[in-house]
Amino acid sequence: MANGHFESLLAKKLVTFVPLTTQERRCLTELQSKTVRVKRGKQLVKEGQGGHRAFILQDGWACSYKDLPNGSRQIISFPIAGDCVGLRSVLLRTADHSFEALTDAVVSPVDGSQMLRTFSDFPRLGAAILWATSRDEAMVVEHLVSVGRRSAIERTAHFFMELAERLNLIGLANGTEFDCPLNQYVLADALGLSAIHINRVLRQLRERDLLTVQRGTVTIHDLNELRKLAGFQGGYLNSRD
Amino acid sequence: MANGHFESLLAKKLVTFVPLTTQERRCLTELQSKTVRVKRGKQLVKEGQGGHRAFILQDGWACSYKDLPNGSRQIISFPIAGDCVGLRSVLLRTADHSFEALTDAVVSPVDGSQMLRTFSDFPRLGAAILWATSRDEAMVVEHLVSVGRRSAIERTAHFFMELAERLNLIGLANGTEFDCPLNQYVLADALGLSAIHINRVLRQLRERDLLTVQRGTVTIHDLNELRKLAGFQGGYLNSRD
DNA sequence: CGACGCTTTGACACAACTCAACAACCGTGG
DNA sequence: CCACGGTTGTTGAGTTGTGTCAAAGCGTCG
Repeated sequence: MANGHFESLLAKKLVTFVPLTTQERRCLTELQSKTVRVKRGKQLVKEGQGGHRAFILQDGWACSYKDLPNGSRQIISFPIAGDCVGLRSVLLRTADHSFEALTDAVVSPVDGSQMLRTFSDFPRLGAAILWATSRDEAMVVEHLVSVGRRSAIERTAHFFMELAERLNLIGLANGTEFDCPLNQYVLADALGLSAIHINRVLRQLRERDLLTVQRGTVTIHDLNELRKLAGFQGGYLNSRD
Repeated sequence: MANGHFESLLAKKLVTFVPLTTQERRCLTELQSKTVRVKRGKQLVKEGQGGHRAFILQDGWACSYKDLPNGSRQIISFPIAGDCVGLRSVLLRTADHSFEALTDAVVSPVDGSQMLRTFSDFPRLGAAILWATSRDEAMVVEHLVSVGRRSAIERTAHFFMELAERLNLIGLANGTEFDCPLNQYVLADALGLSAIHINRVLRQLRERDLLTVQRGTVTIHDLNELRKLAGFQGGYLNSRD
């Protein structure tokens, strides 16, 4: 495990919403007791299939995406450790998008009934999880805003700001620096740009001394300027302010 | 009411997911018993505010959107009659986007406690409503795909295909023709384009005999070609196929 | 009738894409 | 240890889709 703590990263994230009792924490631990290792590149959910399983991502990076008939794809989100995936595709009969691991990863499969039991036994915990999924939705909305109305450099800046905040929340970033295994092709598919243009944008960010991406490490040099450029309002990420 | 039936449009939509008992239908009717008229242009929810109320849209058109610092905006979705809005902003402390009426409209405010009671008294109805919100999420995801990876004409085609299917589901479209009060500025803000370019795209669609928009009426002339152009897979809209 | 909201068109600018080539880095196996 | 191939990053030149600016056409309503 990348996180050296006893407590799960999901718990760490949820308590930013509402404090949890020891009982609730124990239940949460139990939900994640079964873990499965998956290799980088492994597709866990395929669009259109009725897998109906949800996952809690324990360690590693993943992405959810949709493929298009013309061969391109759009990445919807990058679940990281502590995130739940596919909670809602348990509801819809078929998964509405695919999901795959971007690095070697560890996941906990959760089936619907187990989740429902949790909700009725520990309503407050249920509310916290619901909050987390609402937060995920809010991120998708913000992502849509980026792709629809921000320039390439703005949306790239915005993306890394959000990522930094998410990682900081679970202790996987050191303020302005963090590991990030996303290559330029993946970034391109997420931000609705070509990989080549991502490269140019990253160069601009570097030359303007705002942010550097180097061998899997992102370093933010000027947080304020970056925020200004991105028009970033992180209120949707942590509900405590 | 635009819909001449006794039953609410929300009910009409939900039964495409799961059949409802008379009791459940009655409960649904009760949820929507209080109605408020709002004028076109009225803003019902403002981003960042803690209104904490949800609405069921009974009649008319609306949009949810986010404004950007630079003065532009991105429209997230177009709720129509039978849609619920802001269910999740009841959970998050603050609304993560604004919501306003695009035409004169009728809405039913629903507060959180009332909704929760419904969920516990009629779990199946709760599941149906949850399904509807999942469907809304799936639409946002598809919207993101459009803006990120489809050309202007493809995404416009896709938009009208989806709209037609939604309206047909609640009986507000006549197969390939329906009323649509969205002007080109609004379409532009939704599709991440300029109003002027929307105009050019609509002309192309007209000249290719695919679709006509004329004085608030949309007519689809060639459904198959339009679907092919859009790469439209409507599976996320009605769960019955 | 004039005013207003919305649509349409043209000319031009620019952001982002494509194609093509090359450079750096990485893990692997000899 | 080095040589190798594959993956990822970098750069330039030219193209194109979409944005911007400016102006005119239309319908509707007061």
